[in-house]
Amino acid sequence: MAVEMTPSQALGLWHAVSLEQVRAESNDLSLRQMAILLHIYLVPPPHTVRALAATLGVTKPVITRALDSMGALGLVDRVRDEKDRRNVVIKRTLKGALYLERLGDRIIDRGRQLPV
Amino acid sequence: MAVEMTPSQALGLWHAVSLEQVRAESNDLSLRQMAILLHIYLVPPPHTVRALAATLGVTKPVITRALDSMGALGLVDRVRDEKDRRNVVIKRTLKGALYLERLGDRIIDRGRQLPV
DNA sequence: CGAGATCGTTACGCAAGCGTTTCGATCGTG
DNA sequence: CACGATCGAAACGCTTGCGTAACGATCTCG
Repeated sequence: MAVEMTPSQALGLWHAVSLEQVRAESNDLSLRQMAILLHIYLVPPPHTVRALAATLGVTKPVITRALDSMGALGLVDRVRDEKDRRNVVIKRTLKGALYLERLGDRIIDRGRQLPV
Repeated sequence: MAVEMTPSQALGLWHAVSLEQVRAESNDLSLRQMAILLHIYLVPPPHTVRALAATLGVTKPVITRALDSMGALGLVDRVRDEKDRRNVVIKRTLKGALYLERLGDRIIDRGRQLPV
């Protein structure tokens, strides 16, 4: 069963969640960082820099920098691939999982509160 | 009737829309800018810099700068309030409405394609 | 074994956003 | 009419992210 919304509900949902996200989390991930984080946690591993860059349609340094900053926040981790030591495998963390769990809760809450 | 979602659907929706937004729009609004834009278009006017700052929980220069950059993109407009010339009233534009219409379409489409 | 391809990272110069502080313009009120 | 309050914007120094172009490390394969 898919999620059905009217245009007003769709934008209202985005509005309410964005607003609460801005107010609640001071660390303010960019849209790109958010897309990367969600991709890492929702798509089956393994994840590499190159594959993420291709998926997002951006250059590799963008991914490297995003992993730098999100790694500093403890949201993701990097491990060298021992099978092919050129690769870096991106790992999930407990903190990252909790961060996305909070986001998911906000989306569900706000969705529930939307008018018809 | 509210919008009901499972945790997996909520994050899946955010993931799919963020990903498509990154790939489609090169101009990459920040989360704050997006929240401001949605607020201007979804909440009844008038909107002022000060009120927006209070709503978002940020300082006034943040709003000024966001309006600068989104104004340069044609997504919003600024008009001096003739009743109280200290105020600036933020106006919607056709381009901004179309931008959000595209976003709304993406949200609806991705919501529809979500698995159970 | 060695030349070329591929991996992620780093270096570089630049643009954009931040928070704090200050500013000019305008209003309200005594 | 003048003084204090309030509005949004500008100035300042700083941090972060960008795209392009390189780089060292590692793998592949003739």
